[in-house]
Amino acid sequence: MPNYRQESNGDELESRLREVLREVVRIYVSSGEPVSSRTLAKSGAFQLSPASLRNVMADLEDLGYLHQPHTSAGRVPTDRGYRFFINHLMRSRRLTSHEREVIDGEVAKIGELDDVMHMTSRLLSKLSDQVGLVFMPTLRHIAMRSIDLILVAERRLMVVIVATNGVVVNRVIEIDDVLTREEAEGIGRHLSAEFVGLTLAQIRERLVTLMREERARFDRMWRRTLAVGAGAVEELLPSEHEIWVEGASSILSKPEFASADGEAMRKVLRAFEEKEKLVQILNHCLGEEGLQVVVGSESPFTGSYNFALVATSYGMIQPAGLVAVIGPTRMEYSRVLPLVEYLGKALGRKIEESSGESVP
Amino acid sequence: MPNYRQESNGDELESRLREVLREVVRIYVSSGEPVSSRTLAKSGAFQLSPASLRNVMADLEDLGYLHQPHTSAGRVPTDRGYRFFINHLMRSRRLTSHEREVIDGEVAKIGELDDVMHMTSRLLSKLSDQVGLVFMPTLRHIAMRSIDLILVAERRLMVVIVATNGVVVNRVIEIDDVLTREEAEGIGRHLSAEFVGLTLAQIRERLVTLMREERARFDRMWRRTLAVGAGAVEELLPSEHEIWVEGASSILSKPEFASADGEAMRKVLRAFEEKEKLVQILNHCLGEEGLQVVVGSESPFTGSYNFALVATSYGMIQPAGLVAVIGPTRMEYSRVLPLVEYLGKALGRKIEESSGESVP
DNA sequence: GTTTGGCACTCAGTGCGGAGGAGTGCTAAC
DNA sequence: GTTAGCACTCCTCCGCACTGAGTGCCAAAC
Repeated sequence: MPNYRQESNGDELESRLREVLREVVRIYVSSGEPVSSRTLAKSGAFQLSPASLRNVMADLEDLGYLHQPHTSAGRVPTDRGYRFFINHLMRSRRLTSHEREVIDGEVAKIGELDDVMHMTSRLLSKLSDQVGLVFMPTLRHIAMRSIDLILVAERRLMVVIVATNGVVVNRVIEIDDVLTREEAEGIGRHLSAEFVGLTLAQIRERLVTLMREERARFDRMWRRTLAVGAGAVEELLPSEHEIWVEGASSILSKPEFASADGEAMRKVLRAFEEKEKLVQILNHCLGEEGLQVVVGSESPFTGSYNFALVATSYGMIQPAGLVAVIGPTRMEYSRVLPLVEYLGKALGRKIEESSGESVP
Repeated sequence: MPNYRQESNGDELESRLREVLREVVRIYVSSGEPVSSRTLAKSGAFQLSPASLRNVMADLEDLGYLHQPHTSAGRVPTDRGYRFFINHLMRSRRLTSHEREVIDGEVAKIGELDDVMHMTSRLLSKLSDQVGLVFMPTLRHIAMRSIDLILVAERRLMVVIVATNGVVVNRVIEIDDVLTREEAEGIGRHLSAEFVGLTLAQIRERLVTLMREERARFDRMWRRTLAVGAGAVEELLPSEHEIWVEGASSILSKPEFASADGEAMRKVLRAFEEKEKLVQILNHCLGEEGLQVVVGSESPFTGSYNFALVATSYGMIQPAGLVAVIGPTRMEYSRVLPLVEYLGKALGRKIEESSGESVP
């Protein structure tokens, strides 16, 4: 079951209020303009006059679910209103078969990890018309399935690591020794034999132990192996979380930005370009299981300009990372939530499958 | 010598006009506002009254170097004015030692190709306060220095190729056979022996010839090798040009956008997000040698919103790609040109050196 | 007691006109 | 050739009144 933010059971609002709140959210999300009692009456969802609806809306405002930008304006849901809507009122709309087809088709294409992530964030953005994000945290706590070395230049090795969650990472490191191609391959085999099945953090610990051992003093090959191993670990460990952000400009086409000045727009885009902050927030989400929604002021980032974040983890055996959508709080949750969920599953399956069964 | 766009010699403007044009460009670039005769007189560059300058400016307008947004406004350089300025009037300002230090420091950091490109585009953007671009074209015409295979899963191989220009590319391909690790390595050695020194395009041709040969009919290993080779080539050949774009949002902070509406901003950002068009333009620039400047209407892309592009190729032995800056035509060419040039050289050196001498 | 019509009130948005000001082109004097 | 003066243009800003959407409240109707 999706795990949104907790809130007491959903019975705390009498049915009349609930229906009005739902309708206000529905209309506001699709129009982008404050909802007036008259609009609400005309929507046909109620057999009530504007005047009656005004009373209900006033109640909802008192309870903190709606808000009036100014006296002579309609009403807009507050973060609290969205929260209640998401937790208790929303009816998820299933993805259309067309959407499923597009996703399945794109995901079926094979490609490098990088491309897959990129494509996924693109899909997220395109199908939700919001900002799409894919996040892959550091490898620190994921076990390695295989380790290979490739001689790229005289003192440069490419380390290729396949993790048990199917992620393939490669990185070029520099070494002190001059190696031949055969030596490099030999060292690779040694490393594999010694460290497969451990996480990077464990490998590092083990390296320290091994380096103290007697053996290293006498075996030249062994010493070299440890040196390369240490180099690789130090290079990979602090390796940044990777993050793919796509469609940031789609944010600007939202009506809430129509009146914003250039400075505000720039600020928002900067926030997406500087990915460190995003990483922070996503890292926080990574702890939780299942679908998560963070609305507006519930988080430091989203709070800044009434953004909402919809995220889910992907990866079946161990969560490998997150897929997410960021957009204005006024977003079509009933569409975005299933979309994020589906893409998360698709990406997870893709990664699992691409790693195949265990390697001989 | 930098190779800008050709234009007849620079003597076609009498000295008085030249000086005024230079000063107008200088002032406009730093202020962003149309330059009036009064501002020009106050700048101290001339011993002339506003009235005289008005005459000169009127001449420059007749000649098409300046333009008046409306009757009671000052003057702004036209594309033609910028062109003349860049070709004949500009005095490149040397990079400050601080800038050099920053660049050299960043470039010295080792990292994967991807990171290096990313960092370079970031530097370009940061130091020029414009949009920074790094472009790496397809591998089609670049010779391979080494080829390695790594078994990633039962039916998946990672192909790692080092090109003679120092670029390291890796990609996962799917194969029909089930291979052991040793077999994969063996096939890798075969491929290396056969194809090192050829370009991808040549490899493909050669594969066709080899497949027709008798030998393939009898040698199972050889057949497998060819199959894998063909798979890899087909996967790599159409592989897109890669492009790194950084700092798109900095465009929005330019005064020319202060009055622009959201729609215009969105359009511009979209242009940077959809990279295909950029690739087209950059591919065109790739033919030329040395520093290039394309101003405004001289190109279909830059024409759309008075953009200018400053580009140079990097890579010493063979041009490996381009580094470029895109910004409003009103940009500090005297700073941006040296910056692009320096970063292009730094990146080229970096790539050359990181590929080291030939591998045993 | 819930619903509804009526009514006064608030307030953002719009359109208009006039004042202000920046800048030019032209002409006549130096 | 250079410059001061002057009339003219046209953009920009400001204040103003007007409009219309929307509310809150009250009293009557159901």
